[in-house]
Amino acid sequence: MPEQTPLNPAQLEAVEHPSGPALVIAGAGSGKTRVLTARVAKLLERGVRPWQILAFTFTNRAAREMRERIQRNVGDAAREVWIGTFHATAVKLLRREAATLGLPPGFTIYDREDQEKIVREVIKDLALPEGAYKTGIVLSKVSDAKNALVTPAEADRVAMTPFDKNVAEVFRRYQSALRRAGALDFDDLIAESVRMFLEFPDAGDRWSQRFEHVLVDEYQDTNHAQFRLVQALAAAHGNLFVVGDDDQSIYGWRGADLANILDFERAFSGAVTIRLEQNYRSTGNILAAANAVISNNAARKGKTLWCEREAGALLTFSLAPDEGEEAKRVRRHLESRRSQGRPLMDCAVLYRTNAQSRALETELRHSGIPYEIVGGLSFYQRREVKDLLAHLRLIVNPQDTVSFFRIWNTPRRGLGPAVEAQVQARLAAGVAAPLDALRSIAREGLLKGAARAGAEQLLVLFDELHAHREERVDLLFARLLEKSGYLTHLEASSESDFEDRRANVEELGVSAATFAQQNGGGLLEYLSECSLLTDADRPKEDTDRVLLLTVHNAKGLEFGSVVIAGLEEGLMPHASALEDASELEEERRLFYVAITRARDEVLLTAASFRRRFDGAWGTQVSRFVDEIPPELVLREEPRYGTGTPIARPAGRFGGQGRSSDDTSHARSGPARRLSPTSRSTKQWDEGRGQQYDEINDLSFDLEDAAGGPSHGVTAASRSAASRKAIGQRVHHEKFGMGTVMEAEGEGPDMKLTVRFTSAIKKVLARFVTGGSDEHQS
DNA sequence: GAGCATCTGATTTTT
DNA sequence: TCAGATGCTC
Repeated sequence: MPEQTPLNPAQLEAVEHPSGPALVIAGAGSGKTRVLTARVAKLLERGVRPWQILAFTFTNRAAREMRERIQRNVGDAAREVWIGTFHATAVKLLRREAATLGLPPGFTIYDREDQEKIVREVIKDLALPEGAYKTGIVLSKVSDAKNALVTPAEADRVAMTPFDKNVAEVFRRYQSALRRAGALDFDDLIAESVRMFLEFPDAGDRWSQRFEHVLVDEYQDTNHAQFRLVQALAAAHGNLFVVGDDDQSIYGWRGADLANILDFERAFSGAVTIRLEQNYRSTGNILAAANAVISNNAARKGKTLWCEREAGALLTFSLAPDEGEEAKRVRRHLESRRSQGRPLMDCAVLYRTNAQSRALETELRHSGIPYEIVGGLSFYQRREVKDLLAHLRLIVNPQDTVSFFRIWNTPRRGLGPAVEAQVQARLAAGVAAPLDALRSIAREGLLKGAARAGAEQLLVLFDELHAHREERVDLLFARLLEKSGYLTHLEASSESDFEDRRANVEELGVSAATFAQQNGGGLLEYLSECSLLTDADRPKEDTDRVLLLTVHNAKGLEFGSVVIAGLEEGLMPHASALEDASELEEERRLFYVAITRARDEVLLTAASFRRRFDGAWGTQVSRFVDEIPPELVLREEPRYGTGTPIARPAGRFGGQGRSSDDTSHARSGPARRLSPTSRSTKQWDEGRGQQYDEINDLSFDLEDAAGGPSHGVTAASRSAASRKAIGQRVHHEKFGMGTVMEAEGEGPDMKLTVRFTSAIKKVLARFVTGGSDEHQS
């Protein structure tokens, strides 16, 4: 929303809100960033000092943008306003209060990979069966606990099952391993900040009095720990100004608690609620589509966005035979925009999962359309980058065992499991730093051969680095490269990808230099920044290119033209959300967020057939597409092989027969499904190409076919026998009831992929007993 | 201990 | 598909 146009009455009310708690329900495109920045400017105008204002954003990018906009309004004062993500702000607090909390001042921030290493070790130590205790699942339980401010002891107390008991024990050991390593994970950053307020009221009061005004953006995505932090910070004055949109809450999986926004008035008495419902972004049709979709959700405060813009173009829906053709359809869309002289920069392709970017990338690279992927494998997660950062971390925090064991034998120094056992023994005996342990082992002459020289080399390297730890970070980095021989090691150990990796090392050097220039070059600050920044936050090239990104990553952005790809049951909504009404609503919000990113144009695409890492699947069009009123959507019927899409009005197929308030499908799974006994299935056998029209039709024909267990993917291209098995309910002695998703082979040796309530498993047919065969009904 | 071959499991999203 | 883990051999 342009800065010059006057604020509308609601916006003005928010900006000028005098004091006390305020909740601004800000619909998509309603100018909420403008309200936030104008509010900060207003506070400064009223005489509030910049350092008395604290604003939380959801991403670093949003923080940067907010600061820039405030700077444009009020100039340099903006620099002293605290603006940052919850995590970045927590780090600032914790670095200052490390002594209070008993944390090492140079504490390391562990990322997912570091966390996994520790959890794997703990699971091994406890001799838990690895199959049942997967690091990912255990870590997410630990994360849930921390986000809810549950300690290991409390987790143990409330554990009802042996599994939960064991997880609590892993949690306990994991936590003490972190502390021994002088490390915090992401969730700890928030939890420890809250702990400061709870256990050290003096320090807490200091901070809550310092910030006279607390502002929170994207409030709908705060979790319990963040809520408690905000609450504590606002305790002294109650000047809490939060902006959010319950319809855009898409981080439930990360502990975001919708109750925070839904119950705001109850949590902060005297709170004023202001609604921003005028949308300045999208055309009427786009907005109508978004409104219609989101109205199917029950858990919402309820609001209807309106706009003054023209109706604009219809949304387009295009069903392609497979993901390759889908990518081609996207490419054609981009090319046509380009030929109209419109910049690619104004386009984005949104998808649910990062894996979907591959087909798109292949196609775009092939046809020379410049693109940029936001997110995905982060720069900071690359092996060579992490290796080098591990060196730097170890300088700041000698207790950091994960970093130590990551690099102690990189380059090769003859140090392996045998010496590791000795080091671990000393760590267990109370030596804090692994380097010190290694030093004493070496001094006592306990090493021989390659290990002896290698250990010496390592110790010399770190003596040198440690002696220069006050050096500007880019100079220290150069020293590290020179003395460690890391590049030589990289060249020797990598193959064709050496050039890429070397380029990444160089880029890291550049980032250190940039940081030194802008922020003074402190090593600790640089490392914090590296831990907290994500790929999406790194500076972008200034070339004209289309953005490829997940819907989650697109939050807060807007584009003239938005493509939403992979609109299939099982993908969006994602398979993991099909059996839970509230998760399904989150998927719907995700789709809502996606649509509302668009100003002028929306292209929706899906593929009838999609290859995945474990095979290929027939798909159904996402229910969300049908939730858009048919008169707003132009449905293309591409004729496979002929190239030219034929557009025809939506009314002819699809859309009819399901009223928008019919939410039954949300609970009982997709209403329409492919039945192996129907005429349509035959088409799957006969190849996808020629039969495409029928396939296209059938996904709408079966509108009211038998309801059944919900599962996103119901048909696969397989032999007659296995096809018959697909969709059947079966019982497994250990896993219970499940639905066959895929089958391979014949007879008792037939391999089944079954979705059980707990997980998706591959089992042999002879280990299951058939449930009712719904397809006979 | 290093290097190679083979296997296995990936939650979907991210600070 | 692919990266990381595991296992085997020198």
